[in-house]
Amino acid sequence: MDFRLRREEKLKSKKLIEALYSNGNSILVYPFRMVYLPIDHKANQVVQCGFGVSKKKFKRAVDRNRIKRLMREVYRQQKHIIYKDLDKKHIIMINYIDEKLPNYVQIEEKLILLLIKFMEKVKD
RNA sequence: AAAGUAGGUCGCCUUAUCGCUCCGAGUAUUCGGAGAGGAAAGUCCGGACACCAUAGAGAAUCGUAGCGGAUAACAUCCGUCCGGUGUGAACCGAGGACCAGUGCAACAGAAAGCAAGUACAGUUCGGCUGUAGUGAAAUCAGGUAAACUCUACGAGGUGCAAUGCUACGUAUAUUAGAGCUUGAGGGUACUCGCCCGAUUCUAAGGGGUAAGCAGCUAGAUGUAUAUAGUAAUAUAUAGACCAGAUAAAUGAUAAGGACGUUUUUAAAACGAACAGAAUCCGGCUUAUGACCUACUUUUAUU
RNA sequence: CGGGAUGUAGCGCAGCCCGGUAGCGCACACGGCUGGGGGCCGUGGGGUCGCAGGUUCAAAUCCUGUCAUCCCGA
Repeated sequence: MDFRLRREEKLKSKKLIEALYSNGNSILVYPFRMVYLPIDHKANQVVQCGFGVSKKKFKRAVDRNRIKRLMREVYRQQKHIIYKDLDKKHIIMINYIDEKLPNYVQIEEKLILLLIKFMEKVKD
């Protein structure tokens, strides 16, 4: 199984992100909010995914970096949940919307829930 | 022992597994190397660098302010004089000039310049001298310049979202006004000068693209030693290469070892502050954990 | 990353340039006009002037630092 998270799998294009926020659907699994959109992006990967933390909720850059790194780490290990039977290309943005600093276990538990819920929605 | 003052050092380390970014090999997924700070922060000063006339002149505006030195430069640093604060170690100071001119001084007070002069006492009888009272300051051409101002010195403007190139794409749509060599407008306030200037400029209202490369990290670089100097610093020699991301790398898990605290003397448990590079340097300021050294004051003992 | 603005009563603002008394509107409390409500009139309360230093006899005002909020820029 591939546990790597390459540059191609990160959502970076400003244009795609704008399209995502204006047309995408959202799922809320506290403390995360996921926005997703099936779209044919150029990259050679099934999913492009981005991570966000609000500057209003976490003033220090250290805290924002910390949360994004934890989210990225969990996503890297658990992305096979959505990769194994997703046939259409998607772009995803996951935002952290709580106001408290989380630890690794909390993020792992909730992010897995979020990914499972995402698969259920996509299959319908 | 307590309270305090000044200066300095460090900012957990090692290994394994799974990953991230860059560089070099190699070649179609492997190997090797490197990978946050003392403040990376605030953006408060000073430069380098880039473009705008080969970046000029004037005026205005702003900044600095004992004296001497350091420096690429500074509002920084070093030395020193003076003033202030503190019992003291020490610390703080925008510390030039109100005999150039203008302004200001609430309340109180007779009076805080353009005019006045209270009360008492002494008198050489001259509205002369002293005292009292008000006030931060009182008759003296006084106080006040972080009041205007004057003096000396300094500063052209804009900033890596600078600037150069490649790719993609569009609209020279429309409306109103101005102008076309007798010059609208622009070159980041103003005037002059110089330069550019017609498929142009201004306003309204729209359309497209926001992808890549260079700039981008070897430098007023840091380390050690010697010499000059009270010092800041400078010079010489040796050897070192030390992040370059762009929705933005430096992470996760486990084990072990140091450090601190608590319970206890075998060990166990817990904990590690402030905080994350974005063109690069020199400072300042602010946030912040632990330890060390020297000194001061107070109390106690010898 | 760079440039700029604003913090004054519960809310919205003036006063700051040129230093001595902190004020206006709405809201609040009390009283009056009315049979009552609304409305109008009158009176009153409420302020660390974002925070910390400095200059000054005296600071919301001048200077410095700091915190927060907002705006602009390929």
